[in-house]
Amino acid sequence: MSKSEKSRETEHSESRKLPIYQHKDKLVQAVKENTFLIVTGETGSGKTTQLPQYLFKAGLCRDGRIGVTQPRRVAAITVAQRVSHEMGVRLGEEVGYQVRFDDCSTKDTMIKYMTDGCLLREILADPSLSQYSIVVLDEAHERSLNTDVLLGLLKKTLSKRSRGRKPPFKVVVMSATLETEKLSSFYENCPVFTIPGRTYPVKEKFCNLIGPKDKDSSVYVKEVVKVTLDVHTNEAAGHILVFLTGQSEIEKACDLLFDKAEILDYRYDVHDRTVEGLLILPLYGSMPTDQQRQIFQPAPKGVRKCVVATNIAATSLTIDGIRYIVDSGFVKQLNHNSNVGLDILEVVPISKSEAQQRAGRAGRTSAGKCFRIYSKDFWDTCMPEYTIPEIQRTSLTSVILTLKCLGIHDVIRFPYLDCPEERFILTALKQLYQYDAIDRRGDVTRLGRLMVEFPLPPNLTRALLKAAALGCEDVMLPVAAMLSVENIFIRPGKPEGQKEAEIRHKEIAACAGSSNDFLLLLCVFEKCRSSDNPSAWCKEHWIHWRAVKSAFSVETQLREILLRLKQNDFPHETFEGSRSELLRQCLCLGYFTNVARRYIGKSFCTMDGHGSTVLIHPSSCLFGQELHLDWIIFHDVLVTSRVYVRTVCPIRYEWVQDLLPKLHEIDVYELSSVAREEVTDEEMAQWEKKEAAKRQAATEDAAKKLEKRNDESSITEARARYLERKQKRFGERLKIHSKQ
DNA sequence: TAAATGACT
Repeated sequence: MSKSEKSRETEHSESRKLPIYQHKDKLVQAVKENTFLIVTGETGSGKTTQLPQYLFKAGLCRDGRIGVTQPRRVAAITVAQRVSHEMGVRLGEEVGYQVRFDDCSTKDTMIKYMTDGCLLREILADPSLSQYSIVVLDEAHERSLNTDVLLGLLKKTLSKRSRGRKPPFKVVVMSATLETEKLSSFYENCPVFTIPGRTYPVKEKFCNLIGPKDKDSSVYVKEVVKVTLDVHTNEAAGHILVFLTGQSEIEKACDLLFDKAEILDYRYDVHDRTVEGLLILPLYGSMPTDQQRQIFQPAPKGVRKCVVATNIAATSLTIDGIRYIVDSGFVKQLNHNSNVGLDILEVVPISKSEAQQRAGRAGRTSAGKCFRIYSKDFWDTCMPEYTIPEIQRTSLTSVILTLKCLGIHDVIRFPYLDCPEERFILTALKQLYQYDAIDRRGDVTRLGRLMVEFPLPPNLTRALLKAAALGCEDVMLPVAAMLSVENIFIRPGKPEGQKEAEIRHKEIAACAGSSNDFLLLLCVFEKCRSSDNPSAWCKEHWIHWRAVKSAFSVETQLREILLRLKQNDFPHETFEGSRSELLRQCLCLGYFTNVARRYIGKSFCTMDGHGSTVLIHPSSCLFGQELHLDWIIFHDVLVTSRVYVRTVCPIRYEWVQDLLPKLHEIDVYELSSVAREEVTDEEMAQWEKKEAAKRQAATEDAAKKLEKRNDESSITEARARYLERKQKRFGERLKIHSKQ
C-alpha cells in the first residue's frame, strides 16, 4: 500500500467515526424523497464534508453536479481540499471549488464547493442552474446577504424547475440548530434532519460587571481585562479567547493586560510579551497576515495563550486549545439608516444566539468555561434573541438590481425568509432609478444590465461605465478597485507612529496635488504598480500592501469584464479635458446622491433632501482647505463625535446641475405601487404629468434654499458656533435613530 | 477638527 493510499485509508476510517456516518442511508433517502430538506447539526458533525460525498456515491448527481455554498472563501477551499483527499481524487477534477479570483473546477466537476456570491453570479448567467442537480446551502444560520437571496431565489425560481423537469432539482439547507422550524415552514414544511454534534459542555457564568446602563467602551475594556486576569490566576491550564469590537479597543486591552499583570509582580519578558506564562496576542482583520499566523503557533510549555480578538475569531479563524472565553457582549455592526440614507458602523450589544456561538468556541476540544462580563439583567433587557440578518440592515441597491435582472418585477413580495422593511426596498428602487438602472416602470434598463455584470456597488459601476463610454477607463478602473478593498492607509495605535504615518501620507498627497482623494488613490495605485519593489514601497509609506495587492486583482477582473462588454453594443461618448477633470466628471454620475455645498465655516450641507451638515474628515487630503471649496462629492460618511465625510472630491456645480433635480423628483410611495404591479400607459402618462409638476416645484424650492444659504454664509461667528453644536447633536441623533 | 467589525461578487 502506497503512502498516500494509506493516509486515505486512515482518513476514511476517520470519517466513519463522525456522528453523521450512522445516519448515512437515512440521509440519502431523505434527499431522494424531498425537493427541499433542512439538515441541522452542530460543528463537528461532519455534515459539510460528508453529506455531498454520500449523495455523490448514491448516484444523485448523475444528471448534474452538486453545488455546496459557503459564506467564506477559505472555508470553500479548505473543505474542497479535504473532500478531494478523502475521495482520493485530484482537486479540481471530480471535486473542485470556485471563489473569486480562483476557479479550481471543470465542467466535469461533480462536487463543487463555492462561495454563495459565486453561485449568485452563476444564477445570473443561467437562471435555471441547468448544470446542477442539487444545491446545498451551508451555514445558513449565519444569514449572509447572499445566502438569504439564494434561499428566496431557489424557492421561487427553481421549485418551478423541479416540477417541470426531469431529473428533479433539489435544495438542501444546512444550518446550526437555531431557526430550523422557520426554514422548514419557508420551504413548504419540508422535513428537518437532525445530526447530533460532537462538542463538549461549556459552563457559562455572568460576572455582573456591566449592567443595562453601561454601554461606553472605556468601561467594558477595563472589566474585560479584570476578568481575563482572574481567569488566568484562578483557572486550570487552557488558552483564553477574549471578544472585543475593534482594533483600538484590542490594543488598549492588550496594553492594560500587560501593565496590570506586571504590577501584580509577575515575571516580565518584553520580547515575547509574556507575563507569568501569559502570552498576550491581539487579533483583528487588518493585522498583517504573518502576525495573524503567530497566533496559531503552539505556546511554549507552561505558557497560557490569551488571544484578544474581534468577531474574526467567531467564525473565520479557529484557534486550537481554547478552554476559556471572555465575552465583552458587544460587536461592531454596519447598519443602514434609511432615515438619513447612511450606512453607520456602530457598537451594539450582541444577540443571545451570538453569545452562545461565542461560548461554543470554548468547547471544541474539551469542556470549557465562558465568562460573560455583563449581568443577567443586561442579557434579559439589552440583548435581542437573534442577530438581525444582514438583508434587514444593509443597503439593498445591489440586491434589488440583481433581482430585477433575473426578471423578478415585484421585489417587495419576493419570498424573503425575513422581509426587509418596505422603505429600505423603496430607497433601493429610488437609487436605481436615479442611476438610470431601472426606468419609471421599475423595469431594468440596458444600462442596468451592464451594471449588474460588475462586482461593485452601483455608484462605482455608474462612474466606471461613464468613464468607459468616454474611453478613459484607465483612470477609473484603479479608483473603483481601490475603493472596493479595505482601507489602504495604515494608522498605527501609538501616537509616534501616527505622526510618522501622517507625514508619509501627506508626501504622497502632495504628489497628487492634494486636491482630490480619489485622484490620490489613483496615484497610490500607479506609484505602487510601477515600483520595482511594491511591498517595500508600501511599507515605507505606511500603506497596506495586502490591500493594494487585492486592488490589483480587482482592477484586472473589472478590466476583463469591461473588455467583454465592449465587444458588444457599448455606449460611446466624447470629451475633451484634463485627466483630473475627466475623473471628476465621471465620479459625479455615481456620486451625485452624495453632493454637498459649503455651508457655514468649514461645514458642508448635503443636497439629498435631508440637508444634513457634515465636515471633511481629517484623513482627507482636502482637510484644512475647506474655505477654498464650494461644491464637493464624497464616497462615505463616518459618524463619531461629529458627522464626517471621507474620500472627498471638489466638483463644479454645472456638472451636477442637471442631476440634482433627480434627487427630489420621484416619490417613493409611487414607486411602491410601480414595484407591485404593471402599469398601463394611461396611468403612466398621468403619473409623468404629476411628476413633472413636482420636479418643477422641487427645483424652485432647491433654488430658494440655496439663495437662503448664500445669505447665511455671511452671518456671525456666534451663529457658526451654534450650528456647530447643532451638528454635534445631529450626530447623536443618528446614533439614536439607528438603534431603534 | 482624528478613525478604521467581518465577510462577498
